[in-house]
Amino acid sequence: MRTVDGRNLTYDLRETLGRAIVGGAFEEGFPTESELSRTHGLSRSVTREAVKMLTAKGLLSARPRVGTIVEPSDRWNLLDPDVLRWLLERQFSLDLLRQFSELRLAIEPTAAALAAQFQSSPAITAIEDAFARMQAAAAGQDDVLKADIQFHIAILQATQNPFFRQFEEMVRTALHTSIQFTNRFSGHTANIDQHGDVLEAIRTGEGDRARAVMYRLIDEVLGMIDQAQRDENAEEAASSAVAVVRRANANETAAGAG
Amino acid sequence: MRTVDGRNLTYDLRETLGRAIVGGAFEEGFPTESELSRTHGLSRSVTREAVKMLTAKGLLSARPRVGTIVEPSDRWNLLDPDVLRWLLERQFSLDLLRQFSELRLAIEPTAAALAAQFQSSPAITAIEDAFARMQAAAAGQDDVLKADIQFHIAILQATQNPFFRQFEEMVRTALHTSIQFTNRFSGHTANIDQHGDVLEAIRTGEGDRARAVMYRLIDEVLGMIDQAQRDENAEEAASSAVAVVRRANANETAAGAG
DNA sequence: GCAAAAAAATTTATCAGATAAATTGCCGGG
DNA sequence: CCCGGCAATTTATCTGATAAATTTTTTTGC
Repeated sequence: MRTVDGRNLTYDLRETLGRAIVGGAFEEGFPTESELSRTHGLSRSVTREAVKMLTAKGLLSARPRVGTIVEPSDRWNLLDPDVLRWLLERQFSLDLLRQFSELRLAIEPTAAALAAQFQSSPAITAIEDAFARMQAAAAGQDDVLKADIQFHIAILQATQNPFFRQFEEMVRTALHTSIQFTNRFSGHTANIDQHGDVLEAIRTGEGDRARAVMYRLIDEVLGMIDQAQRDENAEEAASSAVAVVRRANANETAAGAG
Repeated sequence: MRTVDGRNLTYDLRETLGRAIVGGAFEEGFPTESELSRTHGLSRSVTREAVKMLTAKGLLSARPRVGTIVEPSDRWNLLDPDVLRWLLERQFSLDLLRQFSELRLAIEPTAAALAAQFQSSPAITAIEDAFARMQAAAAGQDDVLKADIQFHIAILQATQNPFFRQFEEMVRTALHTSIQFTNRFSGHTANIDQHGDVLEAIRTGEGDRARAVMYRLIDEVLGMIDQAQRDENAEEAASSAVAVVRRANANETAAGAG
């Protein structure tokens, strides 16, 4: 079992194929299982099991004589952590980041409001810990991004709702990607005060306030993304000189990643 | 290939095992693949492929010598349509319905607000059509539940955001389950007026109003569920006579399913 | 010539059996 | 008591064959 970067051959192949499918390879047809086995130098069982796993995630479907085909992307399980990861690995996309952030705009403010219902829960302590890390990070004693992520994750956990907890992986990925974007902006600071407000609102059981502050926090990120997209379009349409000015303006209003 | 209720044997086994796992069988250990093959009278390849698909959904994991084990439920991909379906098939649970509805409270108001950004889109027509069906249903000329579902789905579609569209299956399931619950209440009407308000707000591009109305709509469902849960607890604690009165009170404030 | 039926070809689905690899647990030696 | 090696168990992988489903081609009947 000479496996390259994973636990076993099936895992490796699933990973390779998943990335390739999401990346848009195979748009002119997916190979047959015997072709796949041959080109990858693997047995049919490994090939079939990898294909089956991708089928379970909505990426593929197979029928006798017809062969295996890539499903249209609106059938993909985008909320599956693997699919999501493959989607992001292929390239940075402002559009995808925006769609992501729109989802966060739905999930996280509500999560904060739910968390506020459990002020006394030990889960709230985890939010406090994360906030302490953010403060430490602001003083250069901790990692800013990690603390930020931990804060948002802790709130999802504190909802006591398994459906919200499912978004942990997504938010983690979103913030990792987000930082890649917000780093373009000079004025990027993690926005400690607003995070502190969210914590305070949760701690005092003010669900509506927690929701509102979290909403504003993410909405600002969304604003930055929209601005950047307008800039991109402007760069395409007009000559480049104009867009540079606009980008400079955008920098002035830039806020944190989340 | 004498398949029972599906397209093929692997599909059947995946379905059977998925339901069983989520239903809490196998809490004292999952069988080995040779045992599984033997008890179901299937070849090892079929067994292995079914297990691999469930692994892809986070329900199982397998390691040599250790065997195949059921993952703790917080690792399950709850947002996977199959997992979700299995979860609901096992039994009606007020708790699950509430957690569901909390998620809807996050997703759908935001979806309505996003849809309002595309007032001119043809997707808005689909919402109008669904609303027309709801009106027809109110007059006894169409199916109330189906029209209701179509309305909510149409809004998710109109977001132009693939992540929101992923919730179609979930909302569909939630509403089907929801009706099972709201039917207990005598005053159950589909709440046409509020739905009309959402449509109107979307049509005029008033995102905030669309969000607010949709929020209220779902929050009312949530209120009913909470009341029902309090009743259940009361029934447990006290003698049953008291709860009957409370249930009667709850009926008076009962609203639609969504 | 054309339509329906039959046959052929292709691809996945399933079965069977063997070997390899990984992991655990035991047991003996120090 | 701990550590290394040996044995046992279970999944992982390979191979080859047959079955089933579906499409394509060919043949047949009129």
